[in-house]
Amino acid sequence: MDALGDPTRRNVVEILRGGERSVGDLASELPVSRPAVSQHLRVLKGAGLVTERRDGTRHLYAIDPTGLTALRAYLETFWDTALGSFKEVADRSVPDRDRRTDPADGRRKR
Amino acid sequence: MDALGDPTRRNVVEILRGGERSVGDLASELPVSRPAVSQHLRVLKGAGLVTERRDGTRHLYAIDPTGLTALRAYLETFWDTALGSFKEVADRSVPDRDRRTDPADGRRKR
DNA sequence: ACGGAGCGTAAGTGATAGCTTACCGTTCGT
DNA sequence: ACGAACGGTAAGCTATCACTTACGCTCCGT
Repeated sequence: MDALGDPTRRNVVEILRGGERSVGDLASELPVSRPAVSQHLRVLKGAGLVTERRDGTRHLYAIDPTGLTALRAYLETFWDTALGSFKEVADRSVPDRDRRTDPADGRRKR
Repeated sequence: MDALGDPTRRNVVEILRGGERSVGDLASELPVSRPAVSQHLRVLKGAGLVTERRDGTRHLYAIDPTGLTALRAYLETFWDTALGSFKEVADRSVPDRDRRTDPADGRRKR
């Protein structure tokens, strides 16, 4: 979660959603230098969010499901333990004028 | 997601899993001062992760489902769009069905 | 009305984190 | 084997951020 706290790092992961990319390829699509991307990739790799694969001199990175499952599992615990306390305040937690890009569905199947 | 990038802030949210708490109450369980907690709560509130409720002079904070649903929805998109590119990596974890969209992927531009 | 409890805000400080340039190792083509 | 492409690492700088103390406001009890 620390790893995704940085906007640039989230950007990298977003790009990787389209498939694996090389370091220079990523850097060309980002407003930072290539070494910066390298450093971010190291953090992401350490967090289990991306995987590395070598092809000649090129290092290809892709999204690693491991970190995503961990993140998803972490959030899942909130739905289990914290949801109980929502009931207490659920009836008055409505006042929220801070409308943003909220799908407002709130009721999704699992 | 930026809001959860800070360990202290995650700590606050963790505590709030047990139900709503006052600011001083939170500060007493954390290794930081009360104003620090206030500032963190402002960020969390701005991110739609906590709600505020006043009871006399006390400000009670609780987890806001809004931010959690948004976060969960965000991760959900990865399971939809990025899963397809896992290809040969997918077998490592994640119980999912085979996605064989592998048209030679030609990432070999030179 | 007065004093205290409970919080938010302002101002200032120190540390961390992200970015850059420079350098070096590795791999492939010719 | 030589040179270029590709990328990780080191060192250094800057800005952001989390924290602290000091102060002011609001609400309640007496």
